[in-house]
Amino acid sequence: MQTGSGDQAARRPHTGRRRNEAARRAILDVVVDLIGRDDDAPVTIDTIAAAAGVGKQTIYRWWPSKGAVLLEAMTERADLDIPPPDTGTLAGDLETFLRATFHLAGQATMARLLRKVMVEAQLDPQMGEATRSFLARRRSALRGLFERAAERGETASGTDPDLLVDQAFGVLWYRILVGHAPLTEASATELAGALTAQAVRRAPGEPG
Amino acid sequence: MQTGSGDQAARRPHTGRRRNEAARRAILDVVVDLIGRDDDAPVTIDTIAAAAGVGKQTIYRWWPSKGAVLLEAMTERADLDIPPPDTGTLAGDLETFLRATFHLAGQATMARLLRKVMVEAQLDPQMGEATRSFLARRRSALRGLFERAAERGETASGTDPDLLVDQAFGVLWYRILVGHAPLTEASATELAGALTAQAVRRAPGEPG
DNA sequence: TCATTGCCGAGACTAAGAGTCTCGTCAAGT
DNA sequence: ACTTGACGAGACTCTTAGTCTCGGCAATGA
Repeated sequence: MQTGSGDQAARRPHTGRRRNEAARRAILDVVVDLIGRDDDAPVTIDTIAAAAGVGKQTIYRWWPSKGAVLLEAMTERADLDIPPPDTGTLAGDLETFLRATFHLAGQATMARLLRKVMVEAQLDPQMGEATRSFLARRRSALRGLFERAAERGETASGTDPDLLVDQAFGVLWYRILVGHAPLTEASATELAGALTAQAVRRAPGEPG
Repeated sequence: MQTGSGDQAARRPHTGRRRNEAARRAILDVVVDLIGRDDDAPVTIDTIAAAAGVGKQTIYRWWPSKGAVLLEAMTERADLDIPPPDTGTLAGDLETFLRATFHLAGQATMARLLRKVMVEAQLDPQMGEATRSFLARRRSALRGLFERAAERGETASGTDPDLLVDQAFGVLWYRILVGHAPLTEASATELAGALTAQAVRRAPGEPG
Protein backbone atom coordinates (compact mmCIF):
# COMPACT_ATOMS: atom_id res chain seq x y z
CA MET A 1 0.00 0.00 0.00
CA GLN A 2 1.37 3.41 -0.98
CA THR A 3 2.16 5.60 1.99
CA GLY A 4 0.94 9.09 1.21
CA SER A 5 2.13 11.51 -1.43
CA GLY A 6 5.87 11.23 -1.23
CA ASP A 7 6.27 11.76 -4.97
CA GLN A 8 6.38 15.56 -4.72
CA ALA A 9 9.66 15.19 -2.82
CA ALA A 10 11.22 14.37 -6.18
CA ARG A 11 10.46 17.83 -7.50
CA ARG A 12 11.67 20.13 -4.74
CA PRO A 13 13.29 19.75 -1.33
CA HIS A 14 10.90 19.26 1.52
CA THR A 15 10.05 22.22 3.71
CA GLY A 16 7.52 22.61 6.48
CA ARG A 17 6.52 20.34 9.30
CA ARG A 18 7.41 16.66 8.91
CA ARG A 19 5.17 13.69 9.18
CA ASN A 20 4.57 12.39 12.65
CA GLU A 21 5.78 8.79 12.76
CA ALA A 22 4.31 8.35 16.24
CA ALA A 23 0.86 9.09 14.84
CA ARG A 24 1.38 6.49 12.14
CA ARG A 25 2.29 3.85 14.68
CA ALA A 26 -0.55 4.83 16.98
CA ILE A 27 -3.04 4.43 14.15
CA LEU A 28 -1.82 0.97 13.16
CA ASP A 29 -1.65 -0.17 16.77
CA VAL A 30 -5.08 1.19 17.62
CA VAL A 31 -6.59 -0.68 14.69
CA VAL A 32 -5.30 -3.98 16.01
CA ASP A 33 -6.31 -3.07 19.54
CA LEU A 34 -9.86 -2.11 18.56
CA ILE A 35 -10.31 -5.24 16.47
CA GLY A 36 -8.96 -7.42 19.25
CA ARG A 37 -11.48 -6.28 21.83
CA ASP A 38 -14.05 -8.82 22.92
CA ASP A 39 -16.97 -6.42 22.78
CA ASP A 40 -17.65 -6.02 19.09
CA ALA A 41 -16.75 -2.34 19.19
CA PRO A 42 -17.19 -0.73 15.79
CA VAL A 43 -13.93 -0.18 13.97
CA THR A 44 -14.73 2.99 12.07
CA ILE A 45 -12.53 5.81 10.90
CA ASP A 46 -13.96 7.97 13.68
CA THR A 47 -13.26 5.47 16.45
CA ILE A 48 -9.77 4.80 15.10
CA ALA A 49 -8.95 8.50 14.93
CA ALA A 50 -10.37 9.15 18.38
CA ALA A 51 -8.57 6.20 20.00
CA ALA A 52 -5.29 7.14 18.33
CA GLY A 53 -5.68 10.77 19.38
CA VAL A 54 -5.45 11.83 15.77
CA GLY A 55 -7.52 13.80 13.27
CA LYS A 56 -9.30 11.88 10.53
CA GLN A 57 -7.43 13.82 7.90
CA THR A 58 -4.14 12.49 9.26
CA ILE A 59 -5.34 8.98 8.47
CA TYR A 60 -6.34 9.93 4.94
CA ARG A 61 -3.04 11.75 4.42
CA TRP A 62 -1.21 8.46 4.89
CA TRP A 63 -3.63 5.88 3.49
CA PRO A 64 -6.13 6.05 0.62
CA SER A 65 -8.92 4.27 2.49
CA LYS A 66 -9.85 2.61 5.74
CA GLY A 67 -9.24 -0.79 4.17
CA ALA A 68 -5.68 0.23 3.34
CA VAL A 69 -5.00 0.87 7.02
CA LEU A 70 -6.35 -2.58 7.93
CA LEU A 71 -4.30 -4.17 5.18
CA GLU A 72 -1.09 -2.53 6.34
CA ALA A 73 -1.70 -3.53 9.96
CA MET A 74 -2.21 -7.09 8.74
CA THR A 75 0.74 -7.10 6.35
CA GLU A 76 3.17 -5.88 9.00
CA ARG A 77 2.38 -8.88 11.15
CA ALA A 78 2.05 -11.55 8.49
CA ASP A 79 5.26 -10.78 6.62
CA LEU A 80 7.16 -10.50 9.87
CA ASP A 81 5.98 -13.64 11.62
CA ILE A 82 6.15 -16.26 8.89
CA PRO A 83 9.57 -16.47 7.22
CA PRO A 84 9.96 -19.29 4.68
CA PRO A 85 11.58 -22.24 6.49
CA ASP A 86 14.38 -24.48 5.21
CA THR A 87 14.43 -27.81 7.01
CA GLY A 88 15.91 -29.79 4.13
CA THR A 89 12.81 -31.81 3.26
CA LEU A 90 9.48 -30.86 1.74
CA ALA A 91 7.62 -32.52 4.58
CA GLY A 92 9.51 -30.52 7.18
CA ASP A 93 9.27 -27.23 5.32
CA LEU A 94 5.56 -27.61 4.71
CA GLU A 95 4.74 -28.54 8.25
CA THR A 96 6.76 -25.66 9.67
CA PHE A 97 5.26 -23.12 7.28
CA LEU A 98 1.67 -24.25 7.65
CA ARG A 99 1.81 -24.59 11.41
CA ALA A 100 3.18 -21.06 11.76
CA THR A 101 0.62 -19.74 9.29
CA PHE A 102 -2.34 -21.47 10.90
CA HIS A 103 -1.13 -20.46 14.33
CA LEU A 104 -0.98 -16.78 13.39
CA ALA A 105 -4.19 -16.71 11.40
CA GLY A 106 -5.99 -18.75 14.02
CA GLN A 107 -5.57 -16.11 16.72
CA ALA A 108 -8.87 -14.32 17.26
CA THR A 109 -7.57 -10.83 16.57
CA MET A 110 -5.69 -11.82 13.43
CA ALA A 111 -8.64 -13.83 12.15
CA ARG A 112 -10.97 -10.84 12.56
CA LEU A 113 -8.43 -8.62 10.85
CA LEU A 114 -8.18 -11.03 7.93
CA ARG A 115 -11.97 -11.14 7.60
CA LYS A 116 -12.24 -7.38 7.50
CA VAL A 117 -9.48 -7.06 4.94
CA MET A 118 -11.14 -9.63 2.72
CA VAL A 119 -14.44 -7.74 2.95
CA GLU A 120 -12.78 -4.48 1.95
CA ALA A 121 -11.06 -6.27 -0.92
CA GLN A 122 -14.49 -7.25 -2.27
CA LEU A 123 -15.95 -3.78 -1.81
CA ASP A 124 -13.22 -1.61 -3.34
CA PRO A 125 -11.29 -2.59 -6.49
CA GLN A 126 -8.19 -0.71 -5.36
CA MET A 127 -8.22 -2.68 -2.13
CA GLY A 128 -8.80 -5.83 -4.14
CA GLU A 129 -5.63 -5.21 -6.08
CA ALA A 130 -3.58 -4.41 -2.98
CA THR A 131 -4.87 -7.47 -1.17
CA ARG A 132 -4.24 -9.67 -4.19
CA SER A 133 -0.68 -8.43 -4.24
CA PHE A 134 -0.16 -9.22 -0.56
CA LEU A 135 -1.64 -12.68 -0.99
CA ALA A 136 0.53 -13.26 -4.05
CA ARG A 137 3.58 -12.80 -1.81
CA ARG A 138 2.28 -15.37 0.63
CA ARG A 139 1.50 -17.82 -2.16
CA SER A 140 4.90 -17.25 -3.63
CA ALA A 141 6.56 -18.05 -0.31
CA LEU A 142 4.68 -21.33 -0.10
CA ARG A 143 5.20 -22.19 -3.75
CA GLY A 144 8.91 -21.68 -3.20
CA LEU A 145 8.95 -24.64 -0.84
CA PHE A 146 7.52 -26.89 -3.54
CA GLU A 147 9.90 -25.54 -6.15
CA ARG A 148 12.91 -26.13 -3.99
CA ALA A 149 11.73 -29.68 -3.37
CA ALA A 150 11.38 -30.10 -7.12
CA GLU A 151 14.96 -28.94 -7.64
CA ARG A 152 16.08 -31.55 -5.14
CA GLY A 153 14.19 -34.11 -7.21
CA GLU A 154 11.97 -34.77 -4.25
CA THR A 155 8.66 -34.34 -6.04
CA ALA A 156 7.00 -35.92 -9.02
CA SER A 157 6.84 -34.13 -12.32
CA GLY A 158 3.44 -33.05 -13.44
CA THR A 159 2.09 -31.92 -10.11
CA ASP A 160 0.74 -28.38 -10.22
CA PRO A 161 2.26 -26.31 -7.42
CA ASP A 162 -0.39 -23.60 -7.85
CA LEU A 163 -3.16 -26.04 -7.01
CA LEU A 164 -1.25 -27.30 -3.98
CA VAL A 165 -0.77 -23.75 -2.77
CA ASP A 166 -4.43 -22.89 -3.26
CA GLN A 167 -5.47 -26.02 -1.39
CA ALA A 168 -3.46 -24.86 1.61
CA PHE A 169 -4.51 -21.20 1.66
CA GLY A 170 -7.99 -22.25 0.57
CA VAL A 171 -8.51 -24.25 3.75
CA LEU A 172 -7.19 -21.36 5.79
CA TRP A 173 -9.41 -18.68 4.30
CA TYR A 174 -12.46 -20.90 3.97
CA ARG A 175 -12.33 -21.79 7.66
CA ILE A 176 -11.66 -18.22 8.74
CA LEU A 177 -14.47 -16.75 6.68
CA VAL A 178 -17.07 -19.45 7.29
CA GLY A 179 -16.12 -20.22 10.87
CA HIS A 180 -17.37 -23.81 10.89
CA ALA A 181 -14.05 -25.26 12.09
CA PRO A 182 -11.05 -23.82 13.93
CA LEU A 183 -7.59 -23.39 12.44
CA THR A 184 -5.66 -25.76 14.66
CA GLU A 185 -1.98 -26.55 14.30
CA ALA A 186 -2.95 -30.22 14.26
CA SER A 187 -4.93 -29.64 11.08
CA ALA A 188 -1.95 -27.74 9.67
CA THR A 189 0.21 -30.80 10.26
CA GLU A 190 -2.36 -33.10 8.72
CA LEU A 191 -2.68 -30.83 5.71
CA ALA A 192 1.09 -30.63 5.34
CA GLY A 193 1.26 -34.41 5.25
CA ALA A 194 -1.45 -34.66 2.64
CA LEU A 195 0.08 -32.03 0.39
CA THR A 196 3.53 -33.58 0.70
CA ALA A 197 2.16 -36.93 -0.42
CA GLN A 198 0.30 -35.23 -3.24
CA ALA A 199 3.47 -33.54 -4.49
CA VAL A 200 5.66 -36.61 -4.10
CA ARG A 201 3.23 -39.17 -5.54
CA ARG A 202 4.47 -40.83 -8.74
CA ALA A 203 2.40 -41.28 -11.80
CA PRO A 204 1.96 -45.02 -12.67
CA GLY A 205 5.20 -46.24 -14.21
CA GLU A 206 7.18 -43.13 -13.30
CA PRO A 207 10.54 -43.98 -11.73
CA GLY A 208 10.80 -43.15 -8.06
CA MET B 1 -33.70 -18.09 5.48
CA GLN B 2 -37.11 -17.49 7.08
CA THR B 3 -39.73 -16.17 4.71
CA GLY B 4 -41.64 -13.47 6.48
CA SER B 5 -44.00 -13.73 9.46
CA GLY B 6 -45.98 -16.84 8.71
CA ASP B 7 -46.16 -17.80 12.37
CA GLN B 8 -49.29 -15.74 13.09
CA ALA B 9 -51.17 -18.12 10.79
CA ALA B 10 -51.01 -20.61 13.62
CA ARG B 11 -53.18 -18.41 15.83
CA ARG B 12 -56.07 -17.49 13.55
CA PRO B 13 -57.10 -18.12 9.97
CA HIS B 14 -55.59 -15.77 7.45
CA THR B 15 -57.71 -12.91 6.20
CA GLY B 16 -56.86 -9.96 3.99
CA ARG B 17 -54.83 -9.73 0.83
CA ARG B 18 -52.36 -12.56 0.15
CA ARG B 19 -48.72 -12.31 -0.62
CA ASN B 20 -47.83 -11.68 -4.19
CA GLU B 21 -45.71 -14.59 -5.40
CA ALA B 22 -44.97 -12.76 -8.64
CA ALA B 23 -43.32 -9.96 -6.68
CA ARG B 24 -41.21 -12.49 -4.83
CA ARG B 25 -40.00 -14.05 -8.07
CA ALA B 26 -39.40 -10.65 -9.64
CA ILE B 27 -37.22 -9.61 -6.70
CA LEU B 28 -35.07 -12.74 -6.80
CA ASP B 29 -34.75 -12.59 -10.58
CA VAL B 30 -33.90 -8.90 -10.60
CA VAL B 31 -31.13 -9.47 -8.08
CA VAL B 32 -29.46 -11.97 -10.36
CA ASP B 33 -30.05 -9.77 -13.37
CA LEU B 34 -28.56 -6.68 -11.71
CA ILE B 35 -25.54 -8.58 -10.48
CA GLY B 36 -24.99 -10.13 -13.87
CA ARG B 37 -24.73 -6.84 -15.72
CA ASP B 38 -21.33 -5.92 -17.07
CA ASP B 39 -21.48 -2.31 -15.93
CA ASP B 40 -20.92 -2.50 -12.21
CA ALA B 41 -24.37 -1.13 -11.48
CA PRO B 42 -24.95 -0.77 -7.75
CA VAL B 43 -27.08 -3.55 -6.31
CA THR B 44 -28.86 -1.67 -3.55
CA ILE B 45 -32.26 -2.18 -2.00
CA ASP B 46 -33.49 0.85 -3.92
CA THR B 47 -32.28 -0.35 -7.31
CA ILE B 48 -33.65 -3.84 -6.66
CA ALA B 49 -37.05 -2.50 -5.64
CA ALA B 50 -37.19 -0.12 -8.59
CA ALA B 51 -36.12 -2.75 -11.13
CA ALA B 52 -38.58 -5.27 -9.73
CA GLY B 53 -41.38 -2.70 -9.73
CA VAL B 54 -41.87 -3.23 -6.04
CA GLY B 55 -41.88 -1.14 -2.87
CA LYS B 56 -38.96 -1.49 -0.50
CA GLN B 57 -41.27 -2.57 2.26
CA THR B 58 -42.32 -5.57 0.18
CA ILE B 59 -38.72 -6.75 0.21
CA TYR B 60 -38.43 -6.33 3.95
CA ARG B 61 -41.75 -8.05 4.52
CA TRP B 62 -40.30 -11.21 2.99
CA TRP B 63 -36.63 -11.07 3.95
CA PRO B 64 -34.89 -9.74 7.07
CA SER B 65 -32.06 -8.02 5.19
CA LYS B 66 -30.64 -7.38 1.77
CA GLY B 67 -28.09 -10.14 2.32
CA ALA B 68 -30.89 -12.61 2.91
CA VAL B 69 -32.28 -11.86 -0.54
CA LEU B 70 -28.88 -12.46 -2.12
CA LEU B 71 -28.46 -15.67 -0.16
CA GLU B 72 -31.82 -17.01 -1.28
CA ALA B 73 -31.14 -16.14 -4.91
CA MET B 74 -27.85 -18.01 -4.61
CA THR B 75 -29.28 -20.96 -2.71
CA GLU B 76 -32.03 -21.54 -5.26
CA ARG B 77 -29.48 -22.03 -7.98
CA ALA B 78 -26.81 -23.92 -6.07
CA ASP B 79 -29.08 -26.53 -4.51
CA LEU B 80 -30.86 -27.03 -7.81
CA ASP B 81 -27.90 -27.38 -10.13
CA ILE B 82 -25.58 -29.70 -8.22
CA PRO B 83 -27.23 -32.95 -7.16
CA PRO B 84 -24.87 -35.46 -5.50
CA PRO B 85 -23.73 -37.90 -8.20
CA ASP B 86 -23.45 -41.68 -7.92
CA THR B 87 -21.07 -43.08 -10.49
CA GLY B 88 -19.97 -46.07 -8.44
CA THR B 89 -16.42 -44.94 -7.73
CA LEU B 90 -15.01 -42.17 -5.59
CA ALA B 91 -12.95 -40.88 -8.48
CA GLY B 92 -16.01 -40.60 -10.71
CA ASP B 93 -18.24 -39.07 -8.05
CA LEU B 94 -15.67 -36.49 -7.06
CA GLU B 95 -14.90 -35.45 -10.60
CA THR B 96 -18.57 -35.09 -11.48
CA PHE B 97 -19.39 -33.14 -8.35
CA LEU B 98 -16.42 -30.81 -8.50
CA ARG B 99 -16.73 -30.15 -12.21
CA ALA B 100 -20.39 -29.20 -11.81
CA THR B 101 -19.60 -27.07 -8.77
CA PHE B 102 -16.67 -25.27 -10.37
CA HIS B 103 -18.67 -24.79 -13.54
CA LEU B 104 -21.55 -23.12 -11.72
CA ALA B 105 -19.42 -21.04 -9.37
CA GLY B 106 -17.10 -20.06 -12.18
CA GLN B 107 -19.78 -18.25 -14.14
CA ALA B 108 -19.30 -14.52 -13.77
CA THR B 109 -22.75 -13.80 -12.37
CA MET B 110 -22.67 -16.64 -9.88
CA ALA B 111 -19.16 -15.74 -8.77
CA ARG B 112 -20.20 -12.16 -8.10
CA LEU B 113 -23.24 -13.37 -6.22
CA LEU B 114 -21.09 -15.65 -4.07
CA ARG B 115 -18.71 -12.79 -3.30
CA LYS B 116 -21.53 -10.52 -2.19
CA VAL B 117 -23.09 -13.19 -0.02
CA MET B 118 -19.76 -13.86 1.67
CA VAL B 119 -19.33 -10.15 2.36
CA GLU B 120 -22.78 -9.92 3.94
CA ALA B 121 -22.00 -13.01 5.99
CA GLN B 122 -19.01 -11.18 7.48
CA LEU B 123 -20.95 -7.99 8.14
CA ASP B 124 -24.08 -9.35 9.81
CA PRO B 125 -24.04 -12.23 12.33
CA GLN B 126 -27.51 -13.37 11.31
CA MET B 127 -26.35 -13.61 7.71
CA GLY B 128 -23.25 -15.40 8.91
CA GLU B 129 -25.37 -18.08 10.51
CA ALA B 130 -27.63 -18.45 7.48
CA THR B 131 -24.67 -18.65 5.12
CA ARG B 132 -22.92 -21.15 7.36
CA SER B 133 -26.01 -23.30 7.27
CA PHE B 134 -26.17 -23.21 3.47
CA LEU B 135 -22.49 -24.06 3.19
CA ALA B 136 -22.91 -26.88 5.68
CA ARG B 137 -25.39 -28.46 3.26
CA ARG B 138 -22.89 -28.24 0.41
CA ARG B 139 -20.11 -29.68 2.56
CA SER B 140 -22.40 -32.44 3.67
CA ALA B 141 -23.18 -33.34 0.06
CA LEU B 142 -19.50 -33.60 -0.73
CA ARG B 143 -18.64 -35.44 2.46
CA GLY B 144 -21.32 -37.97 1.56
CA LEU B 145 -19.28 -38.99 -1.46
CA PHE B 146 -16.29 -39.80 0.73
CA GLU B 147 -18.43 -41.62 3.26
CA ARG B 148 -20.03 -43.79 0.62
CA ALA B 149 -16.58 -44.63 -0.71
CA ALA B 150 -15.55 -45.57 2.82
CA GLU B 151 -18.53 -47.92 3.12
CA ARG B 152 -17.44 -49.58 -0.10
CA GLY B 153 -14.04 -50.04 1.49
CA GLU B 154 -12.57 -47.85 -1.20
CA THR B 155 -10.72 -45.43 1.07
CA ALA B 156 -8.07 -45.77 3.74
CA SER B 157 -8.99 -45.49 7.38
CA GLY B 158 -7.68 -42.48 9.20
CA THR B 159 -8.21 -39.94 6.46
CA ASP B 160 -10.19 -36.95 7.68
CA PRO B 161 -13.11 -36.28 5.31
CA ASP B 162 -13.65 -32.80 6.75
CA LEU B 163 -10.17 -31.73 5.71
CA LEU B 164 -10.70 -33.16 2.24
CA VAL B 165 -13.99 -31.27 1.92
CA ASP B 166 -12.46 -28.03 3.10
CA GLN B 167 -9.64 -28.37 0.60
CA ALA B 168 -12.14 -28.60 -2.23
CA PHE B 169 -14.40 -25.74 -1.18
CA GLY B 170 -11.37 -23.85 0.04
CA VAL B 171 -9.87 -23.74 -3.44
CA LEU B 172 -13.21 -22.66 -4.84
CA TRP B 173 -13.83 -19.79 -2.42
CA TYR B 174 -10.21 -18.69 -2.28
CA ARG B 175 -10.06 -18.33 -6.05
CA ILE B 176 -13.44 -16.62 -6.25
CA LEU B 177 -12.65 -14.11 -3.53
CA VAL B 178 -9.05 -13.40 -4.47
CA GLY B 179 -9.46 -13.64 -8.22
CA HIS B 180 -5.86 -14.64 -9.00
CA ALA B 181 -6.88 -17.76 -10.95
CA PRO B 182 -10.04 -18.86 -12.75
CA LEU B 183 -12.23 -21.75 -11.65
CA THR B 184 -11.80 -24.03 -14.65
CA GLU B 185 -13.31 -27.47 -15.00
CA ALA B 186 -9.81 -28.72 -15.77
CA SER B 187 -8.67 -27.64 -12.33
CA ALA B 188 -11.75 -29.34 -10.87
CA THR B 189 -10.68 -32.58 -12.49
CA GLU B 190 -7.12 -32.20 -11.27
CA LEU B 191 -8.35 -31.45 -7.76
CA ALA B 192 -10.69 -34.43 -7.85
CA GLY B 193 -7.76 -36.68 -8.76
CA ALA B 194 -5.62 -35.31 -5.95
CA LEU B 195 -8.34 -35.67 -3.33
CA THR B 196 -9.16 -39.17 -4.49
CA ALA B 197 -5.54 -40.20 -4.09
CA GLN B 198 -5.46 -38.51 -0.70
CA ALA B 199 -8.49 -40.47 0.49
CA VAL B 200 -7.37 -43.79 -0.98
CA ARG B 201 -3.71 -43.64 0.06
CA ARG B 202 -2.68 -46.33 2.50
CA ALA B 203 -0.66 -45.70 5.58
CA PRO B 204 2.69 -47.56 5.52
CA GLY B 205 1.98 -51.20 6.22
CA GLU B 206 -1.77 -50.88 5.92
CA PRO B 207 -3.27 -53.65 3.76
CA GLY B 208 -4.65 -52.47 0.44
C1' DT C 1 -72.55 -7.09 -1.22
C1' DC C 2 -69.79 -4.82 1.96
C1' DA C 3 -66.68 -4.30 5.95
C1' DT C 4 -62.33 -5.93 7.69
C1' DT C 5 -57.82 -7.36 7.21
C1' DG C 6 -53.41 -7.02 5.62
C1' DC C 7 -50.34 -6.79 1.44
C1' DC C 8 -49.20 -3.46 -2.21
C1' DG C 9 -46.20 0.62 -4.44
C1' DA C 10 -44.41 4.94 -3.34
C1' DG C 11 -41.56 7.71 -1.09
C1' DA C 12 -40.24 10.47 3.06
C1' DC C 13 -37.39 9.70 6.88
C1' DT C 14 -33.56 8.09 10.17
C1' DA C 15 -29.07 6.39 11.24
C1' DA C 16 -24.42 4.99 10.34
C1' DG C 17 -20.27 5.44 8.33
C1' DA C 18 -16.69 6.73 4.55
C1' DG C 19 -14.42 10.33 2.84
C1' DT C 20 -13.75 15.78 2.09
C1' DC C 21 -13.03 20.44 3.51
C1' DT C 22 -11.76 24.11 6.49
C1' DC C 23 -9.70 26.31 10.38
C1' DG C 24 -6.49 27.77 13.60
C1' DT C 25 -2.11 25.74 15.38
C1' DC C 26 2.44 24.04 15.44
C1' DA C 27 7.02 22.47 13.90
C1' DA C 28 10.77 22.18 10.52
C1' DG C 29 13.45 24.36 7.16
C1' DT C 30 15.42 28.87 4.88
C1' DA D 1 11.27 35.80 11.27
C1' DC D 2 8.93 33.83 7.52
C1' DT D 3 7.20 30.07 4.68
C1' DT D 4 5.57 25.56 4.16
C1' DG D 5 2.98 21.80 5.15
C1' DA D 6 1.48 18.42 8.73
C1' DC D 7 -1.40 18.48 12.84
C1' DG D 8 -6.14 17.86 15.84
C1' DA D 9 -10.74 19.06 15.61
C1' DG D 10 -14.92 18.84 13.77
C1' DA D 11 -18.50 20.33 10.41
C1' DC D 12 -20.05 18.72 6.12
C1' DT D 13 -21.59 15.72 2.02
C1' DC D 14 -22.96 11.39 0.11
C1' DT D 15 -24.40 6.76 -0.02
C1' DT D 16 -27.08 3.12 1.55
C1' DA D 17 -29.65 -0.02 4.87
C1' DG D 18 -33.62 -0.19 7.10
C1' DT D 19 -38.21 2.05 9.15
C1' DC D 20 -42.47 4.46 8.90
C1' DT D 21 -46.57 6.19 6.84
C1' DC D 22 -49.89 6.78 3.32
C1' DG D 23 -53.70 5.88 0.17
C1' DG D 24 -55.03 1.91 -2.68
C1' DC D 25 -56.41 -2.67 -3.54
C1' DA D 26 -57.39 -7.71 -3.10
C1' DA D 27 -59.11 -11.67 -0.39
C1' DT D 28 -62.06 -13.21 3.06
C1' DG D 29 -66.26 -13.73 5.86
C1' DA D 30 -70.66 -12.14 7.33
